Amino acid sequence: MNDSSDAPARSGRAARLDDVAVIAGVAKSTVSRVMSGEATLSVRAETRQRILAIAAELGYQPDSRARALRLRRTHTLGIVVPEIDNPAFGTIIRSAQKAAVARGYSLFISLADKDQPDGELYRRLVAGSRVDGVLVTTTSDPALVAELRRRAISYVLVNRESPGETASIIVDYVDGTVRAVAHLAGLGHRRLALISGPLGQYTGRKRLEGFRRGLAAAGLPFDPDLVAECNYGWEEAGDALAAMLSAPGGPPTAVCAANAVVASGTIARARRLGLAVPDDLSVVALLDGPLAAMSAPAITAMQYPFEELGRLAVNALIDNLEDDTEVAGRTLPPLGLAERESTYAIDPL
Amino acid sequence: MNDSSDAPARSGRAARLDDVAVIAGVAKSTVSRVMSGEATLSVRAETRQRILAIAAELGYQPDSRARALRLRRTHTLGIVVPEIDNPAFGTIIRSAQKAAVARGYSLFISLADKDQPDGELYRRLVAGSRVDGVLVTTTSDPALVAELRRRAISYVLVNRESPGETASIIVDYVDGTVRAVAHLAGLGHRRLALISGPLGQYTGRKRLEGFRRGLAAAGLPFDPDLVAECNYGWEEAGDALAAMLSAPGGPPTAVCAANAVVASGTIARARRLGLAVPDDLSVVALLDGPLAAMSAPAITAMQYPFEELGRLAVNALIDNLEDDTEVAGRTLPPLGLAERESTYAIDPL
DNA sequence: CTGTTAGCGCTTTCAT
DNA sequence: ATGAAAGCGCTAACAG
Repeated sequence: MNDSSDAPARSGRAARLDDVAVIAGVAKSTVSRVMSGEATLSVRAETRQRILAIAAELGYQPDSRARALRLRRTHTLGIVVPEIDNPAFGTIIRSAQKAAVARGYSLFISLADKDQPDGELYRRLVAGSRVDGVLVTTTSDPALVAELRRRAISYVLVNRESPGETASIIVDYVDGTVRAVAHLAGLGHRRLALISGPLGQYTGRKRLEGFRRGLAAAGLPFDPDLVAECNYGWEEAGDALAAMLSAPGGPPTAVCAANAVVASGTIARARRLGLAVPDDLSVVALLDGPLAAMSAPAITAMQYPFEELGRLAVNALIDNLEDDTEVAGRTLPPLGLAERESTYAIDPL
Repeated sequence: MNDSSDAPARSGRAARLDDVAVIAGVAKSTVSRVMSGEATLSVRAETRQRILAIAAELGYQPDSRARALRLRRTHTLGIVVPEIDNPAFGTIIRSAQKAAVARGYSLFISLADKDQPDGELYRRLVAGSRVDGVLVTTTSDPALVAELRRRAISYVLVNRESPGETASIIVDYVDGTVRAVAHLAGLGHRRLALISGPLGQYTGRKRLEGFRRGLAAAGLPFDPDLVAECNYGWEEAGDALAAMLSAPGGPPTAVCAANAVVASGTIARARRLGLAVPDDLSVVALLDGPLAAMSAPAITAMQYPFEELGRLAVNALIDNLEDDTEVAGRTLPPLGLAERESTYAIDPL
């Protein structure tokens, strides 16, 4: 920030295209052409230099509102996320913003919560043409998708699927879960439990599907008593574990927890109940997070390419916006299992 | 989302003010007046009803770009945050967005990181009049503040202070730290350590100040060997502790850790080194976070009113924007210490 | 190579 | 109580 050159000392009003034009002694359109940066196109080098110099001196910045109005494009993408604390969403947002900025777009992030439900937020974003397109990460509500389509807003579903919808870029939760189950089965566990998030939600359904398929692949029976929902709470996870310990078919020797928080809650409760982890109970988190590595014992967890997810979604959306390319669905395979300390081979005795 | 009434089935183009006017058989200005919702002002109730009905049927939404251009106001506030994963920032953003929406504004959130440094992001936000004002949470860089001032952009410093700057709403980190030290001193500890974030940054400086004042208040000496920086890393926190254990003046019996992550890293390393927490070493986190309650032992931590912080900052900013009220600085006291399991009275022997 | 002109969709005097 | 008209700051034909 060099104070000498770029400060329009006599401030008060931001410089406009017109100001630059008048001082440079050219028409607005010429300045516009230069500012748009059509490098080679029809402006004498000398004029260009002069205009650029004056613009810089005035600290001129095109007014994005006027530009948006004229161009019928805001160069802004919207995203609404449910929980900002969730590390997976943090990664997605970060990579999405980075990818957007790299292509000259801004990312308008909105946080959903009880007071600002996602439907309302999408509408705020989309109404009044605030954004050119949206990344949908919170819901697979077909009505919302239908509305976007009706309003002719470009969108891509990020880690969500909707029936009949192809513009969906997701991470393969079922494969990841299958692999986590395989890991446990490989360690000799035969009674596996699943402490899941809400089974009614997309991720919950996917993980349950993976759990069942993993069990089947290992030739293990599925016991409904060993599946519980916990709404991603630390305490609730413990409650779920406690309830399972007295399952008719016997307690589990290993549990697949929805994410690191759920795994942590499960482990804490196990310990309070006198069960050592991993000796008496193995625990794997179906979704890694910073907490997993900071726990004692450190939690073995499945990792996914969320960074890539955000990047691909943004690029697909912008391609669609600019070249009218169809958004092609993609499914990204899991990165793999970070093996840490919370799983243990079952005593062969 | 009622499909029957609000769908302009024959879509293709969003309805404009003009469309409504033509159908209603009135002038654009009349529609504009009605839509602005000047409840009582000079429009016959009957006309108003008719217009409203047509607007609803067409799904008319004023174009925010055109509105912004005409009104010279975007009704959008900007905020750039350093780390989205930091729970304190999560809380601030959430409450700020909520407060903004409540007053008819949107919050444009930007994430700073190595690739998108904060200065650049502020410029993106402010250049081109994308936002009416900004919440500055990342820096106290006087040059940035000077630039905002020069461009006549309203701003408020959130949890940051800058010399000569009064528009600063902060949480009292020094008092909170003083209290944490008092807690430890009250437990009989006499050799206290501080494992801080970067001492060059605002929060680091504040916490060091609080640490020294707390020590002084308890009549305890300050030993520079018992202060370390760790850049908020889990591993680094452990390294810092390890180094302190061989301090010339003897090892500490209690440590004040910058935040929950640092506290967790400290505890993990202590344990690895054969020290029991809290029996051999007490640890308090100077800043609470979800991790603190999920750790074993659960970490005693200082809490601050971040929700209130975000709300107050947004309201002060909007007041300034709308009524040209001076933004008055505020300092919010800490909420208090959440006493959990990581601190222990020192053996009086 | 550069200037002139006509809007983008909205709000707001100023008339009527 | 309502309408006509003038822009907000910019870009994109179209002329020259």
